[in-house]
Amino acid sequence: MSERRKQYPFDKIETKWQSHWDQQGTFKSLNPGDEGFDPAMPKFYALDMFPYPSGQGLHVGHPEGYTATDIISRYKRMLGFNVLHPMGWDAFGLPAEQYAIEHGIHPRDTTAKNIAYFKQQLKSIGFSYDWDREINTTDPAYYRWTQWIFLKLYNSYYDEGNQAATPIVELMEKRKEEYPDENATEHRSFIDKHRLAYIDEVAVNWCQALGTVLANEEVVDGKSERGSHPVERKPMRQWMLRITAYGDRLIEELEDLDWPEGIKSLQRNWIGRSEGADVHFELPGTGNKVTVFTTRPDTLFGATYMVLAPEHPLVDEVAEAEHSESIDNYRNEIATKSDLERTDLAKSKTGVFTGGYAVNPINGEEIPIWIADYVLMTYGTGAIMAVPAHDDRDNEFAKQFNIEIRAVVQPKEEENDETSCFTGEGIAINSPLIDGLQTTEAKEVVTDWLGNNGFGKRAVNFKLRDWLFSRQRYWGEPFPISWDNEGGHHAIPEDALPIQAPEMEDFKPTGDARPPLSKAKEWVNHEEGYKRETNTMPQWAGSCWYYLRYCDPNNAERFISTEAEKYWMNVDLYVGGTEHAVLHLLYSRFWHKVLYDLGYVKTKEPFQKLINQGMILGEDGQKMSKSRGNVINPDTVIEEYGADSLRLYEMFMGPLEQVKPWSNKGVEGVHRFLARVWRLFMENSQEGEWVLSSKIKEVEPSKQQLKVLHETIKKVTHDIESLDFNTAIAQMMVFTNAFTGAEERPIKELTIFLQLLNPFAPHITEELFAIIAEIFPQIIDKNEISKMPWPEYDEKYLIEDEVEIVIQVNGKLRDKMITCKNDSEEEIKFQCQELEKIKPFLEGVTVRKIIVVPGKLVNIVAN
RNA sequence: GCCGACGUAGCCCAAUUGGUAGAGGCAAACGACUUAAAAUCGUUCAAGUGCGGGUUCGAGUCCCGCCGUCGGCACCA
Repeated sequence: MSERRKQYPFDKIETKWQSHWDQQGTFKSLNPGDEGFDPAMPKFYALDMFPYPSGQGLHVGHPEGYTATDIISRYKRMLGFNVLHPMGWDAFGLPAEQYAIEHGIHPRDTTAKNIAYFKQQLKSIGFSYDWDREINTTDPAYYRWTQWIFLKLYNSYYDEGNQAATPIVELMEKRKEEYPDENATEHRSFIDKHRLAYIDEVAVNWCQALGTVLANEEVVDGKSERGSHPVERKPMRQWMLRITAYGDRLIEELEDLDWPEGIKSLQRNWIGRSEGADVHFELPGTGNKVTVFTTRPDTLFGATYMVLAPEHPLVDEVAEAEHSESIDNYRNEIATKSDLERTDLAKSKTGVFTGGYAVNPINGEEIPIWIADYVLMTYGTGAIMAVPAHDDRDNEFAKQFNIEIRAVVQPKEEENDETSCFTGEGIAINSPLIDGLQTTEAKEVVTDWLGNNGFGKRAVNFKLRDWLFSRQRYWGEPFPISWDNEGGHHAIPEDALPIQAPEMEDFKPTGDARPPLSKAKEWVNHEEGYKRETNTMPQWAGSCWYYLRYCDPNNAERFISTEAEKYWMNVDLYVGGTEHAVLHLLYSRFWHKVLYDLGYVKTKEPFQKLINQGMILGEDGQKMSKSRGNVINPDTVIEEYGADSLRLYEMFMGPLEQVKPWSNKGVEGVHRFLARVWRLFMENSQEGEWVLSSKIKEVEPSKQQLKVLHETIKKVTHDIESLDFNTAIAQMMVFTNAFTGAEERPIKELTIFLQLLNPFAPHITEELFAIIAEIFPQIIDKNEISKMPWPEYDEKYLIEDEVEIVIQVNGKLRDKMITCKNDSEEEIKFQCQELEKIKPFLEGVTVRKIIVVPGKLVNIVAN
């Protein structure tokens, strides 16, 4: 197209208005306290998930969600809202560091370069961001507060009584009252075990290639999510965040959020709450006991063996000497296998008998204790009671090793499926205490019995694990922590923040578990007797609270002022990809709740409404990727068709949440539409210049034109509200088609149309509006369309005097008939039976009933 | 295996939530304009809604059972 004449001068228009908005500060939003701030104005907070500024620049997936929030933002402004619509950079992270290592360039420099490129690209699409609120997670002025929030976590514990994070000093005082004689070390160790940010020795996912540990969530099929490098299990001392304390609240408080059900259930699933009971099994002759967790205490009578995780601390105690060799062999075998191999081998169960026995508290029976890797040390108590009659895994294991299978639950209905074991609910049998009871009741009775006799208690478990929060990298937030020579950790005072990483020539991984920062000796040994923590925070840290900082981005005193927080929060609309359905959204909800508990924010949840945009596929229907060669670059689209066409096409492709393939023909289609809009207003003069069309006049619109206009206002308004942008655009095409043929084009009505189109295609509409404003100052007294109020529709123009309705006989379409809006049902019933085409169908049959749907149809039921 | 989304003209998608299957775009065909083409304008074409049952006067829409595509989880006791 570049060689051909452009259908309209979008290239000139777009850059012109982009710099106009920039210079005029058109989209600046005011905070409470700012000059000109109007407290009566309602607020709207439209947020995009901020991008990681990669070296590749934007791909067409980015502007999909961004255009949606931009349309909403522009629309809400025209409705009179004070709109917060910001953008920023999630700029810490592995790719920049990897690139830095490979090319010897400081990640700060590559990051700055990438951000500049992203920003220029975003500006070229005409998004109405308030760039004065731009934030960058790698800016010390920003991560100072990330570190500050970490200190809040460090200095808090979860008070089970109040179900809330509470300052750790309160726990210290309580402890001192209860244990006045406890020595300082013991006191300290108790306190440190209760912090929301704590140190623990855990089996971590160590990735040698990346030189860092990874969170469980960052490991996919035993490989690193980024780069697909092998990951191994390795015990290391790491910072952990106690997200599990919030398990219940993270589930319960999803309830009132306006999120897609799918995402809610994804989160519930991930948190994986299950209710059941802890049951104590005595180890005869030792005085010791093993506790298991079960969700089916009603099947206790059917427990015919017990399984400990191979790593369970009591294995050595229960093991008989004659079995110790096979146990050792088995454990070694497990240890050398990666997670991937362990799950691969899941097809058949493995395990060994320990030689030990445990006493089933409910019937005094001694059952054999096995170890097997299908029991995980990291879930529940790391031990289970096995009920092979009613659990698939136990069933498989028992069959493999010829262990007794004892049925204790009878299906309610005859479900003669003998091939698999029965895991559903039914009636208890072979269980003296609960025979005849149904499952729900039986669970209660057994749990109560266990509690009353000291053999156990009600218990809840989560699949969710605490959040592994350390990374062995350079390009991340340093921890505000230093260590004394006795191995005790100390918070660095708030007024010393931010803690900045030292300038280093060499920030390559050390090749072992020591982080790169450990090489900066001077920085580490910052104070006599103290060494700095050399791990850094994971990339998720910065994105956990960025939505708060946008509200008050330049506050040097506080992470957000109380006024700004109270005014702007919470986020009214949050748009981003499903890939963040669990990680980012769970982590930031967790941090938000901690800040809420500690009184720093007023809302329990950060994101009221969430929408996930669907992925955009390549033209071949495959995921876009360099190797497939099907990547569409937004820059090229803008160059050929303009930003308005890109925006419009992204929205016209289909429903926002749906996955859909790109089509260059489709872009041409919407581009043609914009060109039609242009020619609705403009024509070529004899000199070949674009001038206002001579058909544009101050005339009264026809009744038909008014109807189309008001239909369009109505549909576009409703569709924007419900985020159905594709159908809103279709309606605007209808409008354009209806007005294209008109010899006289009423200026007032066409201007209203421009306002409707403005949030979608801001450049062309600003330009046309400005041209009209100049020629018809008596009609338009503003010079920016962005400043115009949103049009309203009037139902009276939508009502038709005459409507064609459908006549059916027994549900089959037989004729059509014109009715007046005043016709009564009786009249219509009578009239339709008189129709020539209908009569033959009514001959020789009895009319049983006539259904009239006003303005729609009549159905004559006859036989 | 479990959870979720989706399945409507050749393609992308609509359908007032139970009321004429078609709004819009792409593609195709024809016509007008043109020396011709492109662009533009106009006209036309097409599926009975993945499959099988059911409820109803009436089902793309509700219910039951399958099939297919995509995404997520996957020894969580």
